[in-house]
Amino acid sequence: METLSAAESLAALGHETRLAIFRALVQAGPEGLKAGAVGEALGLAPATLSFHLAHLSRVGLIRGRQESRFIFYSADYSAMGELIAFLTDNCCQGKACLPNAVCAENPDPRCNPEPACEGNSRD
Amino acid sequence: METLSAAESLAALGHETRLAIFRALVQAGPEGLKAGAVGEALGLAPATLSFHLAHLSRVGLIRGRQESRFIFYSADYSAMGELIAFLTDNCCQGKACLPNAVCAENPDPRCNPEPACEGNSRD
DNA sequence: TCCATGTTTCAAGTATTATCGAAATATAAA
DNA sequence: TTTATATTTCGATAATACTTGAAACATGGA
Repeated sequence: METLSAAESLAALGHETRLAIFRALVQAGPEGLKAGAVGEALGLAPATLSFHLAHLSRVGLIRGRQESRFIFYSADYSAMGELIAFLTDNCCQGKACLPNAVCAENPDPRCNPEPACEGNSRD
Repeated sequence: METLSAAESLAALGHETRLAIFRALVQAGPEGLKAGAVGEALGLAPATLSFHLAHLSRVGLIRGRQESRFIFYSADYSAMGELIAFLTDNCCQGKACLPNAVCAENPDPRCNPEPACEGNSRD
């Protein structure tokens, strides 16, 4: 994942409403939710909802599929995976800042590295 | 980490210049870099640099310490860790979207869960 | 004290983003 | 075909964010 695309994804999630939308879609699972259900759950005006769904779609974090009269949106887990990979590869020190939950379970020594590991870029 | 704070951190990183600043500080290690060195490396006008450093500081992703006439900024790894934890806990499906590099090394079965795990919220 | 250097703050201009009512489009049911 | 429902697009407005030169502030050296 290139830096620009990472920044765009981060910016997309860096808005409370869009973050809430994304979380709702993640919770909903691969099936996703009708656009209207998202708007209802979060109390959003249709135009506002559409604006944010379009934004999330544009950066690839969610996908919409038409199903009869409805449009179901669902989270793209692999896009989120790439984003997390970008953060761990480029924005962590070794893997020092991986979630504790992961590190505690992970024998990989990079999980608790020396204080001053150096560059680990991916792009 | 609450949702609002997560959104603020994501938004802070969701800007190419700030993301570049943060990456540079991560690469620099715990010592960090003088503000001026960051500006020079990225070709930023002093006021612009200061604006973005202040933004990243405000959300807690970096810290500045005065050292003689200079101010050294360094990445706050634990803040990034919390952010990644938030994303894996709230924006992934189980841990399905953790980076492959992590999952490949990790015996935790949640790394490759069934397709349709349900809600796993943290807040 | 005066000067040089590093950094921030201020102020102003520009650009981008968010919101939402109203109109348009699409699909399906009557 | 008409009507109803779901969603998007349009248009206008308001709010926020970004950039930068210039001025202010802070620190250390002469």
